[in-house]
Amino acid sequence: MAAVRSRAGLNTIQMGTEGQEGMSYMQCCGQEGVSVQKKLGPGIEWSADVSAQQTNLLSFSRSSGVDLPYRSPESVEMDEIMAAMVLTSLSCSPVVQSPPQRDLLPADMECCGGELSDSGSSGYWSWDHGSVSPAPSPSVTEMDRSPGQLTDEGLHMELDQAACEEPEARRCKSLSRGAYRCLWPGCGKVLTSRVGMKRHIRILHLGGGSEQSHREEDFYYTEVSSEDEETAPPSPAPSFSSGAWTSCSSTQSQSTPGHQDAPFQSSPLSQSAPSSVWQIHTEHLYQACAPIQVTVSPGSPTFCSWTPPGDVQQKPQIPTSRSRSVSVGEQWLQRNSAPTRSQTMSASPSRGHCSFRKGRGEAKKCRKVYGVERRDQWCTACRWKKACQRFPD
DNA sequence: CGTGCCGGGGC
DNA sequence: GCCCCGGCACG
Repeated sequence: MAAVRSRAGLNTIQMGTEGQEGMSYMQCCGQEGVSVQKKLGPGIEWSADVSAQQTNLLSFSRSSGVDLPYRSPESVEMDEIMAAMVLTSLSCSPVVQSPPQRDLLPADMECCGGELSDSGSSGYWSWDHGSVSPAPSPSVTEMDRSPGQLTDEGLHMELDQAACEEPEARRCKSLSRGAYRCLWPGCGKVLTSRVGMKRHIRILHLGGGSEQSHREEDFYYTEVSSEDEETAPPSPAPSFSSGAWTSCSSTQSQSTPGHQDAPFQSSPLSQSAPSSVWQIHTEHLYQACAPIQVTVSPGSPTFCSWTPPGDVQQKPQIPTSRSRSVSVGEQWLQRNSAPTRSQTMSASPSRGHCSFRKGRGEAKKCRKVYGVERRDQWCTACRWKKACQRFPD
């Protein structure tokens, strides 16, 4: 318990310092975080590095008196060697450069917070975190990521993130898809988007957005393969923004209970926040139009494979608000079309009886498809001059 | 003007 | 509930 808590606290600091993108790993196995720390990088003892650098910020979280491995001179050498290898174009040693950056906590948080809304896939992960916290306890906001207020959810997120980076934690069903790991010594941050990682490196490690260092970011991160790349695509609801946790969290957690939930429930710290986090994610799934959804840039990598009718439509999906007795074909059309639009457009939660009319969709309706002369083949809604159910926008 | 569909009404 | 239609907004 003590060891776990201490390490979790350290990790939380790391997360709070560098942004919330790590959130995407919150579902990983948290119970393995103890052994993770030394294996993170390709031969680099990141945890030791991070711990040493953050000691000043973390004195409270280390109150349990757990000894953290001090950074040996060999590891410093390793860092430098690795830096030299990876960063062939860099002249100054990042090992020297990194520690002061830890002290820039407010600035870092600010920049990371600024990334919340404009980044791509990493952005909405961050948003998830932001939307998650206030619900269980409305007073919990971004301030909680400051080192003085560590919450349990923060502990878990980072703990799980660390666990996911461990090779043997692959069996954990993480939310990660394509992931990018920061190779900067002492960092090891993993983000889900390349853009986010570049920005992370540029801002945190390269010290600002100088154009000169623009291309160098590529040297500081590596792509981390994740087996979830295969599991994510067949999501029956390829919504662009929420698809990530729609496919991974809701669908899988409900169908295979105890698989992903195990980390939360088994961990001694998971009593309050993570479970509610989980619940909220699930709840948002039941709202076809979650207002927290951030519109994802069209170019962001989405893993929504549009599946033709009757292909992978077996899992009972969330009932839409407009539930009627519709045919199977209409149902899959609703699932494939309606959620995508409503979520990416972040519709108001109280849609339905608002007087706004949706813009005319480009989808063909029963009238166009069948013609007026075959009106009996229209869906009932079209026959009644209601919103078409067979070909929703 | 054709179309989609909301709101309302009849049964 | 089902069914229809006036009327409006949109393209």
